[in-house]
Amino acid sequence: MAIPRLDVKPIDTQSSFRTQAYNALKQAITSVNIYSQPHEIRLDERQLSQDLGVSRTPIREAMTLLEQEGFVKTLPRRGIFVVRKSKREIIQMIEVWAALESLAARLITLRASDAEIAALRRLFDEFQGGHSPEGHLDEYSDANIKFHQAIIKMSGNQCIADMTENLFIHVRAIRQMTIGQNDRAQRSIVDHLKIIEALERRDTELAEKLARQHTLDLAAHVEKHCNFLS
Amino acid sequence: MAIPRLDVKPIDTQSSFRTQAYNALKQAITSVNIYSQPHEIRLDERQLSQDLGVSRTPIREAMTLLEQEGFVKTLPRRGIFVVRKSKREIIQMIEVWAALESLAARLITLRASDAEIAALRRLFDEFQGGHSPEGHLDEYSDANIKFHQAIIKMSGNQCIADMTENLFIHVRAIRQMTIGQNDRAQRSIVDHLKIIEALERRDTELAEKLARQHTLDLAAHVEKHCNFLS
DNA sequence: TTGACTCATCTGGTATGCCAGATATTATTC
DNA sequence: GAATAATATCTGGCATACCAGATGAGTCAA
Repeated sequence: MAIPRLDVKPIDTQSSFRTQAYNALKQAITSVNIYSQPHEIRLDERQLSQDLGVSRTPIREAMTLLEQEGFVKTLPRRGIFVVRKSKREIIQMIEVWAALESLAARLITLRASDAEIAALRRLFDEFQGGHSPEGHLDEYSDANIKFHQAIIKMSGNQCIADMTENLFIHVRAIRQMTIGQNDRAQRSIVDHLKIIEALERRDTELAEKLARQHTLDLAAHVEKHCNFLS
Repeated sequence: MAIPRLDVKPIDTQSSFRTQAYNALKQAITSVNIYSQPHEIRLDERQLSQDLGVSRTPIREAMTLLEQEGFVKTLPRRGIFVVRKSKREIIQMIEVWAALESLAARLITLRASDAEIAALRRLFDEFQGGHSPEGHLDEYSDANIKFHQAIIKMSGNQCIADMTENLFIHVRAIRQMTIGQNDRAQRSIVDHLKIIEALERRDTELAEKLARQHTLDLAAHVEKHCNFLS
C-alpha cells in the first residue's frame, strides 16, 4: 500500500531573497514612467523591506545591482533615487544599441539558418496581416520590440543580449512617447521589411548598414524632438 | 600668532568600504592570469573580510557587483569562484567590442576635432618612433591597449566606454597570449595606421569598417588558435 | 577492507542593532 | 518676528549573530 504523501511542490531554492527583491524592485521601477511625472522618486530601504517582508540586507544587495545597472542612484544618508536619464545619455544608449543590433544583423547573415530567418519574416507578416499601425500603436510598439529582440536572439551572441537588455528598458519609455510622432510607426515597418530582405539575401554589408541606420534614425529623432528630457 | 594645526588630510568620505573593497578585489582578481593556471580559484568572504580589515557586509556587496560583471560566480554554501570564460564567451565579447569600437570610429569622423585626431596620430607615432614590436611585446601590448582606449574615449560616448571597460579586462589576458603569435603585432600596427588615416580623412564608412574588421580578426584568431580555452 | 552513516565544521544567506551624517523640527536669542 | 542654535529624527553604511545547506573527517557495521 502506498504511503499517502502531501502534494508539496519544491520551493524555489534557487532564487534567494536577494534575487526576488531584485526582480520585484526592477519590475516596480521600470513600470512607472518616470519621465512623465515631474517629481523625483525616492526609495527607502526600511519601507521596502517592510513591504517585501524581508530584512534590509537582501534589499541592499538588490539595490547595489540596480545602481550598477543605472536604474537608481544612492546618495549616502540622503536616500535612494530613481534615475532619470538625460537626453544625452539616452542618445548614447541608442547609439550603442544601433551598433549591437548592427552586429547582430551581420552575425545572422553569416550563421543563422534559413528556417530562423523565415521565422523572423513570419513574425513580421503575422502582425502586418490585418492592421495598420494607426490606432494600434500599443500593439505595434510591442511587435516592434519583439522584432528587435528576435534579431538580437537570432545572432546567437548571448553577450549582445545581455548588454542590450537594460538598454531596451531605459529606452522603452522614450520609444513609447516617440512611436506616434512623424509617422514613425509606418516608416519603421518599411525599415524592418528591408532589413528582413537583406537578411534573406544574406547580404551582410547591407543588413548591417540598414540595422544600424534604422536605430540611428531613432537617435536623431530623439535629439530633435525629445526636449522634455533634461 | 597662528594656531598650530596638524596637517591632516581629509579622509575620503566619498568612497565607502564597499567601493574600496570592490576596487581591491577587482584589482586582485584581474591581476592573476586565471587562464595560465589549471586549478580554479575560490574566495572566502570571511577570509577576505579579515584580510581587508572590514566586515563581511561590504565584501558581500562588492562581490555582488563583481558577480554581475562576470568576474566571479557565487555558488550558495559552496563558495565564490573566479570565473574562467569559455572560448565561445571570449569570442562573443570580442565581437561586441568590435561593434562598439566601430561605432566609436564612426562618431569620431562625425564629431571629433582635428586636434583630437592629430593627438591620436602622435600617440601612434611616438611609440613607432624607434622600436619595432619584436622584443618589445609588453610595451607594444600597452600601446595597443592605449590606442583602443583612446578611440573609445574620443568618441565622446560615455556609454561605449562603460560597456567596453570590462570587456577589455576579460579579453586582456587572452590578448597578451596572442600578441606574439602569427606576426600579429606587426599586422596590428598596419591596421591601426589605416584606421588613423581613415579618421583623418573623415571617411565614416571606411573608418567604421576598418575598426570593426581589425577586432573581428582578433576574434577569428582566438577561434583558431586559443584552444587552451574551454 | 569497504561502505554507509554521523556529526563537526565550513560557507553563503539573512536578520538585526548600532553608528554617523543629513535633515527637519523646535527652542533660543536678539 | 526673523535668524540662529540646539535637538530629535531619518537614512544609508557597517558589524555581528544566527541559520541551513554542503562538505568531509571519523565511526561503525558488514
